[in-house]
Amino acid sequence: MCPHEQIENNKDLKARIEAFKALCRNRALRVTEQRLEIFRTLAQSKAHPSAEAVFAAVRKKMPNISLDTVYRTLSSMEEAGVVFRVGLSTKARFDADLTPHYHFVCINCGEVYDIFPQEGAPALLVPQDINRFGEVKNVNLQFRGICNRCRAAAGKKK
Amino acid sequence: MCPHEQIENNKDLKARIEAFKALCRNRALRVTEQRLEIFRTLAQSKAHPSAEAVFAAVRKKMPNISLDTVYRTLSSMEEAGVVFRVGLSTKARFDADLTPHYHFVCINCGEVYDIFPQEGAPALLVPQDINRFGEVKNVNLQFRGICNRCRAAAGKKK
DNA sequence: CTAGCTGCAAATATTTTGCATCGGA
DNA sequence: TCCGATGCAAAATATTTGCAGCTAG
Repeated sequence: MCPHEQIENNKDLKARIEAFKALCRNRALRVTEQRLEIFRTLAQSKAHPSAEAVFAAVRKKMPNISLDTVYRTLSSMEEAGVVFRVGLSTKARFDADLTPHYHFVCINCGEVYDIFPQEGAPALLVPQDINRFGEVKNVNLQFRGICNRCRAAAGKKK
Repeated sequence: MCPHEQIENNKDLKARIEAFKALCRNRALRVTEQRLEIFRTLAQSKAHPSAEAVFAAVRKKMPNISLDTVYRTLSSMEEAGVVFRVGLSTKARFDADLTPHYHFVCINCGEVYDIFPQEGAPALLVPQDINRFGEVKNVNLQFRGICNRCRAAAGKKK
C-alpha cells in the first residue's frame, strides 16, 4: 500500500470511528474500549477476518479481551448494520434445485425461500473481470431480512 | 400441493435420479443406497434442509444411516455440483465496508476477495416481488470458485 | 478382488450462555 | 447509581476424522 493511500485511509478511519460512536449512541449501545478496538480492527482490514482472526488482532492491543466478547460484539454490530457477515451464520442448508434462482434468507429464524427470476427478466449481471480472481464455479445471491412470518410474530408480541 | 403437481414432480424426480446416477458414474462415485436416498430426499424437499434435517428424513427409510454419512455425502454431492450449499461453510467472516460490493469466495481455501461493481455498470437487478417474502435488510452476492492462488498450487502438485 | 463407502465413536471447530464483576452514561 | 458489557468457564451446536468392516463395480 502506498503512503498516500495510507493517509487517505487514516483520515477515513477517524471519520468512520466517529460515525460508529454516533451510531452506538443512537442505538443505546455503549461505546466501550473493546468495541472501539474491534471496529477499528475490522475497518482497517481488507481480509474479511473471522471472529477468531479479529480476536487475535485485537488481543495484541488488548491482551485481556475474550473471544466471547468478540463474538458478542460482532453480532451486535451486525445487528446494528455496522458490519456485514459474509455467508450465513452457522448451520449449512442445501438445495438440489440447480436451475438458476436466488434465496430469501430470514435473519431471524433462518428459513430459506426460493426466488425465481421473473419471466423475461435479464439474467444476473456478472462483472466482466470476475475471472481475474479465479475460476467461478457458481453464484450465490441472497436477500437477507425478516420473513413475513417472523414479522407477524413480532407484531403480535408488541 | 395439488395432485397434478405431485405427478409432475414424481416424473421429474425419476429423471433427476437417473441423471444423478449417471453423474456419479461419470465421476467414479459409487451409487449407494444411502446416496440415492439422500439425493431423493433433497430433491423432493423445498425446505432447503440442513444436514441434520436430511438425516432425520432419510432415517425414516434407512434407520441405520449415520449422520456423518449424510455430511460426507452432502459434501461430495456439492463438490460434484449436484447440490447447492446455501451460504458458506463453517466459519463466519466479517466486512466493515458497507459500500455496495460483492465477494469472490474460494471454495478451496476459504479466502474472500472484494469485487466492486465496474464504473458505470448497472446496479444489481433486484426482483420486483422481493418484498413478498419479507423485509429485505441487505443483499449478499457471492461468486464461488477456485482462487488463482489455489489454482496455481494445484497446478504445481500435478 | 479392491478401492471407495459406511457406521461407530471420538475429536475438532465454532459459537453461545450463565454468572459475578466492572464500567460507561 | 444502574443497567448494559465484559471475562471466565462451561455448554451447546455443527462438522470432521480414524478405523475396521462392508459393498458396488
